[in-house]
Amino acid sequence: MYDPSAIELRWQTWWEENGTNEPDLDAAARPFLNLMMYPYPSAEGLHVGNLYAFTGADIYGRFRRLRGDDVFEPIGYDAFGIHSENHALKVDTHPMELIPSNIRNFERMLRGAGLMTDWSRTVDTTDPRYYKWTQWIFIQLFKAGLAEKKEAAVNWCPKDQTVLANEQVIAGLCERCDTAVEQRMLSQWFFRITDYAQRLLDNLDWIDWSDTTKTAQRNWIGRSEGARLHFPLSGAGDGAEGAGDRIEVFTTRPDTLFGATFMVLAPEHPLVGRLTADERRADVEAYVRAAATVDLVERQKTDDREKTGVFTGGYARNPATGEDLPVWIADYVLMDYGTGAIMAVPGHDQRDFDFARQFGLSIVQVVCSRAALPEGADPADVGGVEAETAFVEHTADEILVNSGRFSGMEADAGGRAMTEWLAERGLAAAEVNYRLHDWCISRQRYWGPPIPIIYCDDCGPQAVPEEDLPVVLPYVEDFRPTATGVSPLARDPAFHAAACPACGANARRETDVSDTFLDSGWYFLRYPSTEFDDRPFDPARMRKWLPVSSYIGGEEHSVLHLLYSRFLTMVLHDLGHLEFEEPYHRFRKHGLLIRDGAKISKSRGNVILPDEYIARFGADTFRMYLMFLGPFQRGGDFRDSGLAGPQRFLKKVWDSVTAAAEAGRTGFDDPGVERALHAGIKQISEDLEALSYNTAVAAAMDYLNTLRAGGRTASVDEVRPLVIMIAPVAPHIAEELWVRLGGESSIFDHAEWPAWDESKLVVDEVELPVQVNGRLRATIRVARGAPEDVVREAALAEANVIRRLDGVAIRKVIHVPDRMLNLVVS
RNA sequence: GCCGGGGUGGCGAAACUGGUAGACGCAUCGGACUUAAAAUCCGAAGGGGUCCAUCCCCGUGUGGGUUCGAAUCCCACCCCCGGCACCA
Repeated sequence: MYDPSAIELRWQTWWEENGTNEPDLDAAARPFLNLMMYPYPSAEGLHVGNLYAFTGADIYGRFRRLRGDDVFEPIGYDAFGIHSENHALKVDTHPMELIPSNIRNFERMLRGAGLMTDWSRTVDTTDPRYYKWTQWIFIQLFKAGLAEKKEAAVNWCPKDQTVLANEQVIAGLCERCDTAVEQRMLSQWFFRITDYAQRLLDNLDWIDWSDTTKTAQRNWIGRSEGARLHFPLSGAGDGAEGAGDRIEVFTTRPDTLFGATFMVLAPEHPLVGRLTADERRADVEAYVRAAATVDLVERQKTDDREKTGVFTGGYARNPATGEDLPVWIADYVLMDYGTGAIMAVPGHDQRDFDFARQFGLSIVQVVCSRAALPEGADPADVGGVEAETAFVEHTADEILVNSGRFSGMEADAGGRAMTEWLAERGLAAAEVNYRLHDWCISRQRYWGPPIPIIYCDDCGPQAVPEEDLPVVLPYVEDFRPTATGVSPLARDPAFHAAACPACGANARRETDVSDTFLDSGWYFLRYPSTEFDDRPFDPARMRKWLPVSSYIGGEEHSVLHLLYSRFLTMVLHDLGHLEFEEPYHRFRKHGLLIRDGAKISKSRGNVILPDEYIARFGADTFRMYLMFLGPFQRGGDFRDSGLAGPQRFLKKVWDSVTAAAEAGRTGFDDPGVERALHAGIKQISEDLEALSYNTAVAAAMDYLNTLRAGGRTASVDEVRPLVIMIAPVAPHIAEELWVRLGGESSIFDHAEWPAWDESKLVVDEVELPVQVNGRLRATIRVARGAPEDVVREAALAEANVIRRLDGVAIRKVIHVPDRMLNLVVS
């Protein structure tokens, strides 16, 4: 009798005792680092979503191992960060107590799931042995000029007097006290990821990743080509004319320059003060103040928000038309994209159009689709202000109109010509812009690695000397975020005070900690080197095990984690610490699990507790069901009733294999079974490689059905390959049955993945559909590879075909050998 | 609004390069075993029609198109899910 509870724990213990899952990192001949996204060890324990992902990755690792690779499958814990800290606050327990107990709980659950984890090499980001090197990485970037301090806005709750993470701001309100959140400027550390934007984009062309993930990264990086244009100030405001001042704008459509009728600056733009006319100053200042208190999140979430703005009283000159354009400020122009200023072309930009309508500004048409151009009209005379109320959408084939010497040019060429013409006058330059922002890594929080910087009044910010690392996170009793936006670490005077590494004078330690994404940006580099304390990653081990052979994880990390870790790898490569510049040559995202058609969430009460299912059905059945319920890379719907299928299947496998072992018959006496075996091997091998686990399981079921048809007892040679092939999905039962078939344990060390023989797949006779006018009318059996005349003759003997051909002529015969025959009649 | 992904039986899903739509499984129904039930085994099954056949019609979100032949390719549209969101 198959009893999972009797075998699973036994095999897990056996693996542990025999070091089955601990490859020799130095001796491995075919190293394969099988990476899964390490979890955040929440207090709730292992989520079924984690297990879904891990199981999918584990199956691939076990498959590779059975095919001869030395698979290293480590795991770790992403245990720093705001999630842990908030939870600690909520349950009023210090994270230094909470996290270790969460990790122990996770480990217990993970062990029960039958993963091929190497438990001798785990990583915990909160371990000083780990974050010593997180700090070391910060210092490398700092020394390379890639870490810099600048002012940036943070979410600020005026009631709680604290900085909030974006996740803590719900619809513009503080999640704890429902107070409207403000923006506040704080000095923060940034990594200059934008310096790497183009390279991060270019490498996407050759790395082997899911397309959806690549697309997400491309969109996130958001490259746009255009030009930077200069608009000289006309001095109508404060007499700046002649001072050489100008407003710089970035535009992707320099061809629409003739249609620019006003300009808009972001409220925070540095030129606002000097442009503002005295009589406008009160209004402008009021607007700037109001804009600063409008929460950014709110600003972005609201649909169709009415445009607001005020006129500064200042003007700038359109370099193409020579006209003076009024300069406005409005919060729809963002300071952190482009130059924080735009030329407004209301005739051809929806936002500018809305703004112009709101404030009665003029609207000029300067591009026109070629098709809409009146016959014989001069493009220089078309368009203009008469189109005052019309917003003209961009189309494919458009030309410039009403644009002086550029009229009649194709829009694209016009843009280039216009940029060139302006460039000659020092008024423009082609430019590429990215939506990507520099990476803010400062957190005014407690639960993270302290940023290893010391501030000296004389020497400025100094890196903590590498020999002094780690800067240990001290135990601080009151770890709540502070009233001032200063990190809780500032409360610890012993921590805060430090000597300047350069001059020895009294100095202050940085009290902010770093972003969790910095921890997770390099964890995979640490796995092969966990025993070394004098280096973050051992060069020989790196050469052998990295880049990561296969990375499987959730789509929710498509941009941040995957982009940051690519960036760090590139930087470490450029600084000579790594020999490769892309960390994951192959990445596949897994889908999302839902339950009974609904998203899984605590509030819905449809959470799946993996522990309970494993206790009830066994890990093998649970794993198999998770993989069978839908395509792994797309996710699927978890229904309790579905577990019955894999459960029955494994029982049947057990019965068939034990019966075969008892009977002891060898060889193949049924060509049908042998053919089914080879077909199964082919299908399962190809499906596992493609992570198409649901169809692989189906193919295994199919083969077992053939094997058992008519109640026959299978031979040992017929069942052995099946045991090996289900091993990646159901490792415990496979180990057990492998022994019963006389194999030496572990199956993962001693079994060889079966090979299929194409010649065994061919059949002598094929079933061939016969169509008349493309509709199925009969099915005939013919010899494989039968020529057209033979097939045709057989088809014409079918009663149903004869009936269809009565009184009509065959006009055409389409014959695809071994696939189909189609008779086209008139 | 933009960018992805998807829409196929009662349900989860398969379907190679356009070539017998619905593999595999769940639930269901019928039968066997059983005092009975569970479990197990065998069998049926997309919908409809009918002269009950080895037949016919309809059928992969909707409408059109290409083709001897379309779930698959093209055009237009509808709906669902996820992400981003005033990015100039």
